Amino acid sequence: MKQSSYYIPTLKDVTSDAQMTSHKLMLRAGLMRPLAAGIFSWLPSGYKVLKKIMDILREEMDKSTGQEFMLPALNPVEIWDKTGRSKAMGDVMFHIKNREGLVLAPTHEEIITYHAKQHISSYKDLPQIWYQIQSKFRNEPRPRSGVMRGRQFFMKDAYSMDTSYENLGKSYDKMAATYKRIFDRCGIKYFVVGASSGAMGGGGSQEFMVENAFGEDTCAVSDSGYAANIEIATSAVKSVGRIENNPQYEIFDTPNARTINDLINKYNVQEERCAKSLVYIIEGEPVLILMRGNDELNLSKMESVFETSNIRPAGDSELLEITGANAGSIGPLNLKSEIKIYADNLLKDANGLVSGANQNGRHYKNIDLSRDAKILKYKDFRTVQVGEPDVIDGSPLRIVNAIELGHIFKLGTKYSEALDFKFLDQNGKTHPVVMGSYGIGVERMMACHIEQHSDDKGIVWGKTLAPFDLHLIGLNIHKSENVRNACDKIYNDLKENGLDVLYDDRKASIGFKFKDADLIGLPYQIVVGDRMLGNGKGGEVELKNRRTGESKSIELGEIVNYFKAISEN
RNA sequence: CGGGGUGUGGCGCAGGCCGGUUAGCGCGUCUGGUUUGGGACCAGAAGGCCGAAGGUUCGAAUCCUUUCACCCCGACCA
Repeated sequence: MKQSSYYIPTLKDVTSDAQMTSHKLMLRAGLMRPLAAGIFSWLPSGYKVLKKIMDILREEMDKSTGQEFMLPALNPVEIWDKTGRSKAMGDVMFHIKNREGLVLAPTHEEIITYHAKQHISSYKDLPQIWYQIQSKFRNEPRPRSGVMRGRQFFMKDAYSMDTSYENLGKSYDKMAATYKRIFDRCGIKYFVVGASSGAMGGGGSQEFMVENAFGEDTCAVSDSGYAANIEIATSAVKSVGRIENNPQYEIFDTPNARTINDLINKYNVQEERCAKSLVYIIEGEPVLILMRGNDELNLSKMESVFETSNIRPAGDSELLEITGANAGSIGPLNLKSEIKIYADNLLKDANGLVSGANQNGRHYKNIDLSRDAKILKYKDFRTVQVGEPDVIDGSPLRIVNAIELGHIFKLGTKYSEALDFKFLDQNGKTHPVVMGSYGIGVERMMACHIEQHSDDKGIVWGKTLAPFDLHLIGLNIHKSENVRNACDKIYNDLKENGLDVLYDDRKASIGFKFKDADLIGLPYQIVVGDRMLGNGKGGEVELKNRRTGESKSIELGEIVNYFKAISEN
């Protein structure tokens, strides 16, 4: 492609709106342009990259017995009502205004299940892995970071169907392996974390993450290889345990102690023997959660324990009504009304504890949870903190931001049951099909690749995703007949040998061309100038590696073979 | 949905508090010339109802009201 007639509008400056490196570089390198909040147009070179990512996705999915579908973005809302997700999605789903009952699909579990159900009815039809690479529409309340979170975006979405959870495990493992190949081929450094299945239930899930300061997810990782989303991460922090000689509990005055730190500082209470009480309204019912004094409650873990996302903290007046005290003086003993009490695992059977007395300004000490309190269940409710020992070998945890690139998910029978998708086994017995779902964000792949492959000059594309194989740069091409002829020949020879070349044949200054080429970031630059054309037998050109910055001379006649060799391995 | 910020030629910005002939600057674009191995230089030119609507005023990019759009933080995120 001759650059003089190619639409690749590069920019020196970019709006201060763009924060992430990848966002800035996508704009500067002329890959895409914004159209509206969270909506982007892909320009020719950007679209080429997207297509390369999609090709890799397609090849690897096909290798893993995936079958590609093309599904409509317009969906009847009825099918979404059946699984309850039109309601669950709420405003996130776009609704068509002038055609009642049509929505824009934010994902496709329902549609896939609908079609699967039509013709799959026997164990002989299973397993299946179906996928699609298409636009999804989500009315994100706040799109951000360029293409990282958009309202319209490409997603590779796959669905597996199996006869049992055991077989689901096989499909799931197959997809996990497929994902690893995909990320490796795209040159993206990632880590895999255990993730929350949230209130959706399901049999477990993993996320493919890229560490990045702008990432919207938080993960706990350690050198031993432990990695988990903060939503489910656990650590090997020692539980509070029991002390000897713990007398009967007794009340004591603690005026003006609103926080755990007040108790520690003003009333000489040991931090590890503090227990704080949090009251939440879960499905309309008040529940008291007892935590170690300065631990942070984890909402995702709560949602898993109580299997609902209908959870909110109790208000001030509710607290008083339920417990008899305001926040700061609440505890598991002497509650005004009888409510369920759960406690964090670290407090299991602990004694010698200090906690609120459910009277303002008073606390109990010497509490023994197994002797004095009625704890319904001990569960893991706490959020892990930086530096805590991990559960593998005690290596300290780091807390990092990360971008979620892919998510693999054991759905189980949620959708098959809701949509009545069943099969007959060998004995003629009916079972719901056991499903999994597997997503990858295509734009995010591109953004993450750029995040990991750029320098102060611009993008540094890896071979597999670069919009062109190489950049042919003619210096003073409008002046020098020799340069023009040499470039034309190189361009045509490379093209004939199947290489995709961006040929800078523009009338522009040398410095301008170099800066532009570095910004666009193709893996190799062939620089053709009069100075080197006179060298050697038939003339030489400069071959420059964008990543390393190394350059070397190469004879005109060797160029084709050189690149054929590169493109073959 | 809460908090903050920004809308001025194609792009990036200044001006605004303190209203006053013709609204600036850089980049880009066009014409001519000079240059040429790291975003060249000179000369000339085109291109704007200052986001929109209303108001105050003799007079509004500037002050007031309303509204829209975009960005950031938070809430939310199958």
